[in-house]
Amino acid sequence: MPTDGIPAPRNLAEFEERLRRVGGTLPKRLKQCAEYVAANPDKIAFATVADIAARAQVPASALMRFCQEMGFSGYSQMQKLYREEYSQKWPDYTTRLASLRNGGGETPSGLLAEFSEAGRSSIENLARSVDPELLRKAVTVLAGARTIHIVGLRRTFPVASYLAYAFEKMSIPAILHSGVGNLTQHHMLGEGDALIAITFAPYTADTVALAEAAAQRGVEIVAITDLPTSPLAALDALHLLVSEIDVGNFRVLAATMTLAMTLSVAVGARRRLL
Amino acid sequence: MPTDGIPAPRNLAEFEERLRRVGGTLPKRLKQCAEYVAANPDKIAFATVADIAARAQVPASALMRFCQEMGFSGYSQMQKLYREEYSQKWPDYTTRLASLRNGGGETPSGLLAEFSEAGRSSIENLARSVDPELLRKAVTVLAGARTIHIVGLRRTFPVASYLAYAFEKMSIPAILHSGVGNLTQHHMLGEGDALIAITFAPYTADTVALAEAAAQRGVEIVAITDLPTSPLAALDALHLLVSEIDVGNFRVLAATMTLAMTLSVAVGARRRLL
DNA sequence: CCCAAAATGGAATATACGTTCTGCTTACGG
DNA sequence: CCGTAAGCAGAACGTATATTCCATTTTGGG
Repeated sequence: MPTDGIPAPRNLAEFEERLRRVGGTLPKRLKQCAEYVAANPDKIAFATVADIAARAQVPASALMRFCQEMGFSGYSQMQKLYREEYSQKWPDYTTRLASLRNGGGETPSGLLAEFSEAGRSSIENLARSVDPELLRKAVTVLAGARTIHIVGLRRTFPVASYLAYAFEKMSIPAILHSGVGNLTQHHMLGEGDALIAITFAPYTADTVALAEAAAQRGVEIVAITDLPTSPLAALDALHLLVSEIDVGNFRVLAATMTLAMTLSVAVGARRRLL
Repeated sequence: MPTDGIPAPRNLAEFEERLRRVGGTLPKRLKQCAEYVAANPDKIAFATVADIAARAQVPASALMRFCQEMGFSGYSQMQKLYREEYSQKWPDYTTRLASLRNGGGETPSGLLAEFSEAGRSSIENLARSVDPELLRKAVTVLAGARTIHIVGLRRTFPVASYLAYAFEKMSIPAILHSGVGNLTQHHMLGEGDALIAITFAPYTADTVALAEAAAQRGVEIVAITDLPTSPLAALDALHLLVSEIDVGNFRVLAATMTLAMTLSVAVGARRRLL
């Protein structure tokens, strides 16, 4: 416990402020600690006490005293601060919503709040995780295609139908493979076409089958999927990964829709330039 | 040590590539590990074995076997890979989004940033603006309906199809009025049914027509729309208002999808209690 | 249907790490 | 120049964590 009544800093900014204020008044070794910590915030998140201490050229115990002097219970608590800052926390909805679901006694507006939060962070995560280069390539492929085929069944069908609508509006030739009437339309896939395949675990067989047929016919494939282990991985498709949250068996589609929208508008813009 | 001669991956990309190749052939528990790891790379950098294992719903030993199967000596070595990757990214992760945004609407990732922002604020706005009491009433109406009819055409069709999928999965009798084949299905609307009508300005005539037919037959209506002045206002429907942002002529459907999801899950929960 | 091989879960073990304690050194005031 | 208090380093400790081992279950082939 801290000998003096100084409380632990709540966030990084508060801590750095404190560092700045008291930094000058510390004894030699502790000042070394302060300087190293201030100069290498990124290292703190990962490294161990011994590691940091060695780099700052102080014994481990000095670093411990430093942490306690700053109001933390110890090194671990200080490190937690840095880790939180580092990975902006994306709360664990899978477990949270599971309990909520079992509890059952939730009000509709409570649910709305939960789903809003889930959708919001899904979208934020999407913006952070999508590889810009991959996205650019996907747009290039689609913009160069003669006809864009779209397949997404069951829970991804809303996304597929959205893409179809968007392309139609921009007068870009696109075909939505909806599976209506159980018609297979493999023969429509031709050289120079591209396919957008959307599928999440458990992967719909028909979607995978269509993608495989497309690959055989030399159709380029852009896959919107959740994991790099999806069956589409076997084909050499461009993989745009979206990690989204399931509630029960329902996928929050907010991020996927956002990605679909981006794709369609970007393709539209690129086509107009050609 | 790795029992087979597979060498440890040198970097994250190489590892993810390996995940993709062998991911499908792994036994159940190990596949669970593979999927969790692939979907939550950010967690790996910080969390402990026990932590990750719990989240992936496997015993710790399974996770260890997974790491070794992938060529690592153990969990620690795998974690090191993720930490290295992350410490490279760190300095600019905060500035990345900003630069994406400033990069402007020309590049695909610039667009993604814009749409993400649009979706995010639409959802936030939704959570604030929807009247809880109205939402509760809508759920009550839908939960009490014999059959739920759903209509949403053109750009709202993705939402309508999403609702249809959700209800079907929960074995709640629902009919999606898709307009396929230009068939009108007004005669299916009967006493004790309810209709979810989704339409935004400019209001699709067929949607409004169906809603009017429904009103005449004593079907209760839940309207998802953008303005209180919509044509559906004339009928005494419950109006759930969603103000969403248009980018170009494309409506970001993130908020509407979120609302749809809330409705379906809430109705499902309520029905189960009845 | 049975047997062998693979997979699995949990307990047991080893290790790494944070934290504390103690004896020694340095700085400072009288 | 001495005495006291603060600073310090390294060893010692206990805990948290990774890793291994083994008994049991499951899977797949003959």
